Amino acid sequence: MNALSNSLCNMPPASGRQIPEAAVVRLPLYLRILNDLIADNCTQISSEQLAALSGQNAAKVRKDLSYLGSYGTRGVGYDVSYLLYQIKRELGLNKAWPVVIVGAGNLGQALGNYGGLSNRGFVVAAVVDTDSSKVGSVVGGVKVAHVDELPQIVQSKSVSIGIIAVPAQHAQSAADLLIRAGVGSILNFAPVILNLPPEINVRIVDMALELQILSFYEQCRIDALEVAVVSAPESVIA
Amino acid sequence: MNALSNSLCNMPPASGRQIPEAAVVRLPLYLRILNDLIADNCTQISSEQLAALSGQNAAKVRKDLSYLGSYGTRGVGYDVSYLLYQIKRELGLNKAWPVVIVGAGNLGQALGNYGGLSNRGFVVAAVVDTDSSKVGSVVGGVKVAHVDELPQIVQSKSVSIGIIAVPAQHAQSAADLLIRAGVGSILNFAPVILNLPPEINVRIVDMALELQILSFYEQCRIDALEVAVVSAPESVIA
DNA sequence: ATTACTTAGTGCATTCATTCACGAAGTCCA
DNA sequence: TGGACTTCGTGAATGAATGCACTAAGTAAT
Repeated sequence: MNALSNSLCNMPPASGRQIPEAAVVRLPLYLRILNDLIADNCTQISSEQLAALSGQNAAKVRKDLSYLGSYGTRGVGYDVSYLLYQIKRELGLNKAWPVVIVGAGNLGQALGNYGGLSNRGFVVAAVVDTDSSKVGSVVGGVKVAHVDELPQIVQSKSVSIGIIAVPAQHAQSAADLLIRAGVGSILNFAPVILNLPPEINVRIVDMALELQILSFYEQCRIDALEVAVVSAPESVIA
Repeated sequence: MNALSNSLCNMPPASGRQIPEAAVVRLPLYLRILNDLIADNCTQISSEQLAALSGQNAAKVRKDLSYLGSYGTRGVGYDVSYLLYQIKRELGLNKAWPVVIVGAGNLGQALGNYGGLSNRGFVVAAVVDTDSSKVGSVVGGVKVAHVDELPQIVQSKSVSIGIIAVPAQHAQSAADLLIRAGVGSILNFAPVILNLPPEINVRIVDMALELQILSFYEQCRIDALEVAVVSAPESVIA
């Protein structure tokens, strides 16, 4: 199984350049690997190597990259920094996207303080909360604002991506607020399916859900083992 | 696009009952919805309704559920609590799975304190860290232990699922430790591809990666808009 | 009982994704 | 210059997932 592609999303039929959904999901993965390679002063990489590093098949890697254009050199491979640039361009990561985090609880704080955002193309423009006791505290280098300021923040800072980090029962209204404020994409950490207009992009991150998937496969393993234990004696008899 | 299925995983070819990967990923989603329905005293549900609530197609819902057996009643629908029970059984969620969290930093603490685990089939058996200054503090109701105790904890508490919440550069060694200790599945929050034996199940949770996917679709939207702006005047001329 | 209606279960067509396998295009070295 | 070798790019084959549309099986009401 492929552990990357969150298959409960709500993406548009990929408007512009027609890159298949499945490939889009892998591009950020390649990007991350290329970044690591740059750090290691590696300048060239073949599809075979990139496949090994990403846990994919070499042909798949080549096809994925071919959607961006013909940026490889036959007999040689890909120039790491050039490919990096092209993937960044394709993903719209030449600029830093401002994001707004809704919810300044445990999760919101952890997300805001997470360093992995800034070096990967995002900047926390604001953290908002309804709880006025949280307003004013600092999370991720920015002061927590009241949720009423959301429309103004989104407008003035041109935020197009919102992150929902509120409890499940408030997630839908948080989403509604974000959309009314003008956000076009939502990363949802709350364990609910949001009811949204189809033009809004959504991705879901739900730890319990991921664990439950793992649980299924662990259960399969146990079941298989039990079957083996039961059938083994028989085979001895036979 | 479907926002649920993490497509960078490393799952086995679904050993036991042959349920397609794509369906397995949706079962936890149905489970969550059924739980909500129970709370609302709803006792029956049709595939059509369940489809609406989960953002899926009704035929897909029926097909997914049919992998578990024939638990619906034609002309009526599904009995909520019975279906709930069957999905739980299939996912191995009749018991609470003990999990161990590696890393007691920001993320590890947030995960340990996250209430959404216990009511969805998991219990934090232990939190471990290499940093001895963190050992002894309490996270998620359990004391943080030193990572050296991992093998013993995994054995004595029958832990089969490990959660990696350490910085990227330590994720691989954390994974190696978990596997050597006897864990069979890993939920990886670190932004690296782990190099693991194929029989180990892995799921990845990477916020930056999800944001980058959203970034792509936002970029598409912008591009489409620009094209429209450019081509509109022409159509006026024509 | 019969008829009208609802809804699960499923075979089949279609669409989407992956993988293979080969030709094109380059490098390297004698 | 030419021949051996590497690796990309991609058409075509295979495989997986989706969604339609029909059948089977139930309810409800007259």
